[in-house]
Amino acid sequence: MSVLTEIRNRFRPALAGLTADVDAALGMIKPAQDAKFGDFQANFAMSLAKAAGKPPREVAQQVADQVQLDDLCEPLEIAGPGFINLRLKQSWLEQAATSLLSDDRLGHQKLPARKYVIDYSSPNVAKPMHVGHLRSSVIGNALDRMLRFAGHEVVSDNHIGDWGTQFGMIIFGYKNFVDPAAYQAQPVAELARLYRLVNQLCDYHEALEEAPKLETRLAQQVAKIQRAEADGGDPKQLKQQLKKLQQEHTELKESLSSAQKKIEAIKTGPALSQLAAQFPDIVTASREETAKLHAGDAENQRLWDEFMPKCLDALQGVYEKLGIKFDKTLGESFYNPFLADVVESLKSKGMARDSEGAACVFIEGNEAPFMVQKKNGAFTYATTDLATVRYRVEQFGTQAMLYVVDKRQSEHFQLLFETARRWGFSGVEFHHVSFGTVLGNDGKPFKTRAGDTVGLESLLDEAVARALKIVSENNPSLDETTRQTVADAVGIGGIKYADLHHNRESDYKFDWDKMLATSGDTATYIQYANARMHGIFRKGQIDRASLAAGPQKIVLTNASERALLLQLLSFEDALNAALADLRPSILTQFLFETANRATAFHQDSPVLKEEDAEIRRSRLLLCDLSSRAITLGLSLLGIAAPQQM
RNA sequence: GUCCCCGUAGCUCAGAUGGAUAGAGCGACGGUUUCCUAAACCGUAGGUCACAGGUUCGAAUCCUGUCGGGGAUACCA
Repeated sequence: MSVLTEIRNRFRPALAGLTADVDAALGMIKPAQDAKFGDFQANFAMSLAKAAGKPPREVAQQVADQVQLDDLCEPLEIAGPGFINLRLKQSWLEQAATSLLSDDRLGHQKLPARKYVIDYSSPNVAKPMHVGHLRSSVIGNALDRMLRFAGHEVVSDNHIGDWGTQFGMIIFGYKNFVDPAAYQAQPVAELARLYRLVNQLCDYHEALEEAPKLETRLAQQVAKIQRAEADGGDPKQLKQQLKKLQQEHTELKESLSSAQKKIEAIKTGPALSQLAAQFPDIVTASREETAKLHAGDAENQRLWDEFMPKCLDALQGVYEKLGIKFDKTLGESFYNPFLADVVESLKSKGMARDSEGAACVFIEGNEAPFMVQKKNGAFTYATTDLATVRYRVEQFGTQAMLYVVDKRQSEHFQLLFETARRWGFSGVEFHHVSFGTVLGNDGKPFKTRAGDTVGLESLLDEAVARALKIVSENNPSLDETTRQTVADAVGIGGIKYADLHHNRESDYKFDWDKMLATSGDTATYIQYANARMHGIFRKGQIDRASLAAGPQKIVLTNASERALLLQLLSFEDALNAALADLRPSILTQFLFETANRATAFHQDSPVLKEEDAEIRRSRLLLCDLSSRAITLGLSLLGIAAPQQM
């Protein structure tokens, strides 16, 4: 049990007579925000004062007099308007440490098990993974590991996009443009090339069609602006109106220039322009390939069956680099057989109705419909998602479903969850674990200089390469194999940590130097703190197993030992708080703080040189504990903790 | 048009259900190494929490409005 929980339990009886909502009051007991106020503080007196009809300090005093904390804390202090400050007794802390020492869960008690499905990563198999898949994969995997450790039954499911328009493009590309030799040698690279090619040609034709329309609209927009300026009117309103018009103008200009770029890209290449001329209706044609696939066309199905394993292999390569494993990889195609029935069921329950030829569910309060069938009869990802919900509940008995997906899709999930509840899954807990965008240095979505999305695999390789350079500079004495292992841990760990330590809802700037920095709030810093602890064991030739077998007694002799131990005792709270909000960043905070305190301890509490055998042993135990805490914490984030670096 | 999110130190970001003098990292400045990994540590400076009202014992946090930025908005997934 965590220290905080213990303290709260002690306060419970003393608060019983004061408020109807004891838990709320207990929630106002928290770690002290400043060490000078002690270790913990209770803030409930102020809010209870009015109901009690007494000044807050009197309320605080009354509770302080009643609560039984003599063994745990120094005498309580009432401070300021009515804060109760608590300082733990050294003897109690030393004693509490023993329960950590003998526990490989570091004091974390398993939570009541629930059945989770966590849906993350979800790339499109037709195209290589890019930086946009980083956050879902990394955050999802961290939550996956954390939930399992906490005692839940978790099914991780990679809901890959293997059935959409992109596949039609690949099939079309394969039928018309494949280079058999290249396909033989590197099938996935060739398929990716085909996808890019067809996509580019489709873009070209669509742009050709769009560009004149955009030009007209742009001219109209300019006219509108001029008219508005000429008309004048209320200055404030005019300003607003002009601003809006200008914004639209900018957007139009951007769309036009992007269309022109797409046209240019084809026109400047003779080979490309020839292909473009040769396949004027490539857009419809590749859509048709998709439709044929969905309709069960034998040839397209055969191609799909041939491509899929190769595409999955390619994804697997990235997941191996990331250290991610899924229990299930049930993509969109898997749910194809169930889609018609989903729509049927929604219709029969009166939830879906016809609207402009499409079948839609309308949720009041939302303008946008939840479209489950298009007017051409095709199903949408809404349909697939509903089929997925039903399948998971029926097959896995899922009680809670987590979707680790970009925050821009929040509206979709809002509609999905509400529709699913009405459809009969109101007992299931749904969470859209949303996250922001990875930005480049310019504050815009992270792109290459050429404007393309950044490939995920090359990003990971670059991280490891950069890390290897740093490792080699900092510790040339390591042998090559170890250096490579450390580079993997530092490089991949650095990318993951940088992502996880931000509040997931925020956008963040991707910055190599920051994420691989050796000091500051980085994976490297935390890993290094751990490696130093291992260094002590190595140097002192300490066998950790026999350390664990000896007397488990911590004696606190200075402030850095105390601060470190107190921190280690909060692991359970940190993990539970992170899980309650599905925020790995709360766990990274714990790790950084632990590493900080471990390093401070390392700085001013000599271990091997300590002459007093009891103190030396106690410090070794603290080293062992910190190292275990960091290793465990990092592992829950999917980050390696090398013993030497 | 409608809806959602954001605006905190020079930079990048934390601030869990409102709590004491708003934090961290980087950068800047100053210091620390005969000592278990200096990939480190210690210290200093730096903020009108976009702005204006309101709610209350107390607001970066809740409410309203203004300004600024981003996103979503019916047949892509």
